[in-house]
Amino acid sequence: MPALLDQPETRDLELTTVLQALGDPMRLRIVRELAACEAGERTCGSIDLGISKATRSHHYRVLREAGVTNTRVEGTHRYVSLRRDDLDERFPGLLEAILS
Amino acid sequence: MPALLDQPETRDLELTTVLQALGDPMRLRIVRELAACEAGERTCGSIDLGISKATRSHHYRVLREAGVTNTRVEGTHRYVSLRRDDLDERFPGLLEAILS
DNA sequence: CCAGGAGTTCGACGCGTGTCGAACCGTTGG
DNA sequence: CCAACGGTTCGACACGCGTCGAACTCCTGG
Repeated sequence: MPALLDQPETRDLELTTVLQALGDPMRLRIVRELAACEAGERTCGSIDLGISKATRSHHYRVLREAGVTNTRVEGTHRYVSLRRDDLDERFPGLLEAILS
Repeated sequence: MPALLDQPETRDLELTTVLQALGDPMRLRIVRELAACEAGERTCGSIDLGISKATRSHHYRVLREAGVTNTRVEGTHRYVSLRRDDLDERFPGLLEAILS
């Protein structure tokens, strides 16, 4: 079952919330890794951030609840991906500007 | 004397710092007002945010120290303006994406 | 079936931040 | 010259946030 974790609707994305989510070094690193990833998605544990599991989980949650990422549950893994299209639709150019 | 308040060099602008500065409702409002302003600059007091003078001063400082704004001192007034060119040079497209 | 791995959740802790009133500083109009 | 005005600074306060270890859940390989 390709279960998806709860995330805000595209039309509900708030700019301040997104900016706040991106305004943290760890989370910005995650977003960049996701953007640079060929497959488009990665499991939580596959990005080494040098922080504890608990903290890592916290950051992934912030990103997801801000609407920046998408989380797919498969087995014991969580596959995380950028919501590129949704972000581009709601805030055109923002992601591009942040990733370059 | 067109005295300028201390602010970071363009090359020293940090993306996380800028995003953090913009990731606050009050400060986003200030930035938008500055962007919408014909003259390009406004005095601190001329934007009614419904907060105390102390808090307002705090937000202007955060914006300035993040490199988002420029502050010019003239008499008893502080004229604040967006550092559009600097931001565009350092983070092309970011301001545009946030203001639209 | 069960050990172990992937993630989450739960306190707890320390630090940062948004907020305020009050005191302060610099300039200027009268 | 001085009162008044525009802003800043200084505690103080409450709340939020990043961080951790430990306990927990859920799944899967052997």
